[in-house]
Amino acid sequence: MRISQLADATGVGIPTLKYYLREGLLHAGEAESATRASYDASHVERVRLVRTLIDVGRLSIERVREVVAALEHPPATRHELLGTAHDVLRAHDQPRLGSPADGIAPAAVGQVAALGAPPCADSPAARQLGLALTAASAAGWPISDHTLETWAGAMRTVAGQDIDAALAGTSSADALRYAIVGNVLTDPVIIALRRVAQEQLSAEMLGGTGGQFR
Amino acid sequence: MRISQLADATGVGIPTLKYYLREGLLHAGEAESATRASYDASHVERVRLVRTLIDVGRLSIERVREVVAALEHPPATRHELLGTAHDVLRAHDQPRLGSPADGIAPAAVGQVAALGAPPCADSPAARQLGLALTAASAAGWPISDHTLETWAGAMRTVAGQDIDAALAGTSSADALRYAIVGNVLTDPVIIALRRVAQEQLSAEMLGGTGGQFR
DNA sequence: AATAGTGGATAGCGCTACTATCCAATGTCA
DNA sequence: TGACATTGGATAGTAGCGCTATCCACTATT
Repeated sequence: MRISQLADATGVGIPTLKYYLREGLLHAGEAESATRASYDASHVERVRLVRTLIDVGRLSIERVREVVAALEHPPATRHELLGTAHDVLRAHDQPRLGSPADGIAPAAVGQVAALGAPPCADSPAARQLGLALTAASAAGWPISDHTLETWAGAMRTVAGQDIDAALAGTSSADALRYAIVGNVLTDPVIIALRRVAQEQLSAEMLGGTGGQFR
Repeated sequence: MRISQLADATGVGIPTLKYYLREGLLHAGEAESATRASYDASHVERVRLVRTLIDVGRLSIERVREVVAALEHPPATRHELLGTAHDVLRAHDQPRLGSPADGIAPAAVGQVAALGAPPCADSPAARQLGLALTAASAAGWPISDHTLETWAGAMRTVAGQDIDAALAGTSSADALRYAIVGNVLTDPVIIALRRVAQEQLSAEMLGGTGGQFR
């Protein structure tokens, strides 16, 4: 498969593919001669992965590079694997709110611990939660323990749906790709479902039989 | 309050404030003379709102302008209000996947309808859900009806937590700001909770008493 | 009178993610 | 054999976004 065919197969232009090659997002094709290389199904799959991460997940090129680096040297244990996936999916660095290393409020640390999660320093997910709680609080939107616990219960239900499949890949690289792509593609679904539920609840309160709004 | 004081109060530089004024994100101060205007608490609040939407919500300047425009002409009914908020919080336009108007797969339309949500064309949230389902499916990650229903139930729980407060603002503008800012600040919390739950479930399966993986 | 701050306008910058152009080497087809 | 297209590789340029810097005339303060 030539680069032009790779371009046709993926819908991505040749200059962009060359860019991805330069940036290390796409592994080189097998060189047949000085001016010829052949690409295969793995390249098609890789390009689709990159486009999904960029288009749907809004990951930067730099983040995507982290993903492919992880895929090429996947962590050995399943636990590290999920940590790697979550690390790559961490929130973007916020320009103004705190420095990257610290920035988690003590109260947020306590809330994270109260959920039974590992300490913020020990897991990407816990750290991300701490940062999100801190950001909300700093913006004048503190989240009560009760609300957080309710949400956490709901999200445990959500997580239960696909955690089996996420870690059941035949190889570490498969499982890692599964965990990353799965979260990237389904996070928007989760958020959209939240909005739909908000609208439904709102409609019930406003339009239900005798239901009056507050 | 002078512009320099506004800058001090918000941590945003004067050139940036001037930029926000130019772009219509920040309303003009009250002109006292040709070279003097005074700003008040409403400006401080507005700047903080803008920074929250940009830093935490990753909204573009254009989107923030939509938010501000909506705040200045808030919709009359509570139902329209939530629609406006959700419209502003819709996913970013994806460069490659489909045109903006259509692009929702028929199967996704059916799944949205099966949840009891309004048709995709009628509500921003339903439309966003349709798009997310379509994108996932196109990327080779179809979401089963069962999974979707489970997730929807969980998200109803989540939505129940703050829908009262979201619509209970004293004015339409307050309620609108509440709905927008609340979602912007808490979406990252929801997603982080999902990750934490994934790690907890994974740890239970891997490390529990006699628990074996898969 | 000197100075510093202001509103207003215009231009430039840094970054990201491409996109375009050029080149020599090679493959392809007449 | 020779014209022509394509390729890999390198380098440079572009578009858009979100600021940032500079300049100016004016005005309030000292």
